[in-house]
Amino acid sequence: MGFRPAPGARGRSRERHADPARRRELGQRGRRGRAAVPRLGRRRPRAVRVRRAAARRGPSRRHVTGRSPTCANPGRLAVMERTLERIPPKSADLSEWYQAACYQAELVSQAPVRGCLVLRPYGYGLWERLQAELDRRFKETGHENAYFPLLIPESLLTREAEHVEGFAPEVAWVTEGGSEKLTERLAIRPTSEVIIGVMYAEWIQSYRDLPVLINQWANVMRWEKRTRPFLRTAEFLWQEGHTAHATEQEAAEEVARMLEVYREVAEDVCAVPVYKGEKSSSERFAGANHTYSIEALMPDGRALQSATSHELGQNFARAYDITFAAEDQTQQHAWTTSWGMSWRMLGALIMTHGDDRGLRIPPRMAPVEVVIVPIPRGDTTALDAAAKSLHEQCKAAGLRVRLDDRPGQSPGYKFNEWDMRGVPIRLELGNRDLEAGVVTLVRRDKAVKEDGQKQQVPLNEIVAFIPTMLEQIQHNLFAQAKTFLQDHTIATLDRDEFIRLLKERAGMIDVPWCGDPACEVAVKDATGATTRNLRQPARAERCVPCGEPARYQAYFAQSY
RNA sequence: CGGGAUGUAGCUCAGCUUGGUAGAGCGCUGCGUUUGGGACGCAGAAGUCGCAGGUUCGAAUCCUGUCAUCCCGACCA
Repeated sequence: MGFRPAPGARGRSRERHADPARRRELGQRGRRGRAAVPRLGRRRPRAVRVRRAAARRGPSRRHVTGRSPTCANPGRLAVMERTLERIPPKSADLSEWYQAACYQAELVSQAPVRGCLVLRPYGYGLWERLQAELDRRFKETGHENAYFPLLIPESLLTREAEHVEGFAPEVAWVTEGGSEKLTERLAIRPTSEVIIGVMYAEWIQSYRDLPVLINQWANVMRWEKRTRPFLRTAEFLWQEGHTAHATEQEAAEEVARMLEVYREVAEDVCAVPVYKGEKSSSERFAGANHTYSIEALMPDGRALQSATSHELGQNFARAYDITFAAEDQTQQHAWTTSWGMSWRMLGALIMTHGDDRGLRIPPRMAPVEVVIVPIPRGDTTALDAAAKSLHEQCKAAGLRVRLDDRPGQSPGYKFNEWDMRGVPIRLELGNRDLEAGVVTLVRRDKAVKEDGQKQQVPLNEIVAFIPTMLEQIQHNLFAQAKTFLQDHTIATLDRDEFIRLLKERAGMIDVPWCGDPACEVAVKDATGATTRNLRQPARAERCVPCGEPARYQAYFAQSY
């Protein structure tokens, strides 16, 4: 990715100008080699729109426009046409819509490092909300936070054979320190089972030391070939829980407990409905005995794994000597687990709820729950005071509120901007409202001019009214997403229909399945889809893809 | 890793075929008028044309190499 100065960062261009060395460095990387950042909702002049629309239609565009097509980047044209023509983006091209939404809402910026993401303040605000909700639940279930090193010596990493093999293609290595070549390479952690396992071996001596219940908030790195904001990035933020237990039963309970925490955060906080289940053997975490996941369904019919929880059995305990003296005087290996949710969950939230105007953030996740936009006209003395007072009252009530009193932008501009950024409630306050003693409340979850989008609320009731409205919005967004998931979950016992639905990317296709990896590969070759997760028992005797005896009920879908 | 495409102002792009003083719209800065769903006027700032070689009196433009990014595939606990 090329260097991309943050647009709108004041003084940035002067800074570049003043520093020739910096400029040279940037120049070598290429200043413009990066994705187009399409705009949402901003219309260009008609002539431009028409030309671009024509240009996209196909090979005949030369005749239509009289211009050579060779200079145009078709990808960029596609992006622009979509946003300009206001084709429903989520049905036309979710991927382009998604990238536009992320950049335009100022959640993220591309970094001058391949595959890495800059999380801007508004995006970090989302992440902080997710962190807060998860962290509270981790504490409630008895976990403590700790931090382990970023770097893992190669000799330690290679001890658990299956684990190494699984991650080998994605590991980034540190080979030099200062000017000296290292005698042993250091892996930048792709996950921390190894380094944590090594420490647990030191800490755990007796059954009295168990269970160990630790969570780590961290960044990890996986050398991905293709990246997209939040969904797949080389470096990403997540949390990883790592626990050690005396018995397999306890470890299994822990894994189930944390999977339920993830379901709750996804559904009740992010308003993203998910399916819980176990991963098939081919989708399992490298080195785990069982991997469980929550799976969400995106509007394009592809599934998104939103969190995982792993039963590691005694595999890591054996590889890293995590042993303890049991009550019966025997020396035993501990049973370990790990579980994680990353900022990918934010990607799920964005795609699930967004609409043609940009993001729609569920209130419980919104960095800004309420934005106040004053409508100045004539003498604004009284209005300014009223707006400030309203702002203070909201803050005092514990709301995450922002007063947008920027003088340079028109109210209409602000409406669109905050719509794009997904703020759940907008309060408009103008002289008309003041005279009537009301404030105009606008819900982001409703379409423009939809029934109930705007309503007048008496000024002296508004602060008490907002929490109720936020809850309504939260539930409405979840209900919409839930309906979509249900409408696109299709159970079938017919093999031809099964294949057809997967090819059409119709959603979560729910069928009895044998569990054989070869069967899964055959389905993937035919359709591009794999199992997302499984549960028991099967609802019929025969596996729908291959006809062998069925052991599971499986959701099949193409995935991100 | 394979196939395709693109690098010119903060953004989107024109200019390149046919070499000759670097362009537009949006954004940005200042002033004024405005403001209930993306306001308007005037003035202004801003780019060693991705990078390195080469050809030439002269290169954004022609040639070679290189780097980066995007799209499609492969890969992806």
